[in-house]
Amino acid sequence: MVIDLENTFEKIYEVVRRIPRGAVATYGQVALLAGNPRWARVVGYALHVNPDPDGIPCYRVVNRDGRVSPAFAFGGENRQIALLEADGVTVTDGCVDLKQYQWRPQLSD
DNA sequence: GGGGTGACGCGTC
DNA sequence: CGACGCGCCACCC
Repeated sequence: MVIDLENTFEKIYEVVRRIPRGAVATYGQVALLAGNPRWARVVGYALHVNPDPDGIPCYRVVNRDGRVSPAFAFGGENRQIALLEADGVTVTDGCVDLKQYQWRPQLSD
């Protein structure tokens, strides 16, 4: 499976895939890393169709407030929270401390 | 070809 | 500090 970076979604997926374990990124962050700061909405849409949930940890992506996506609760948002905690990310009331867990490509990767 | 929607972000009231 | 509206881009009908 070749990744077509020419496709908008593929760029987003590639960025999300880069998110290391124990770190989280915001939609805006992913959009920015994908090369377009205005794709925040598109990022959400892209993760919504998430074709490869096994390779694309959409649960590591949170909104600007560090709040987990409420719509992610297709069976309980704690599903995402559980995955985050499994990564070593502490989630408080559905919120993560971005100051502490926000992904830093420059320093971590 | 046109219109509506959305797992967002930011400014303003 | 909370609620509301606008913008932005891609996808579906």
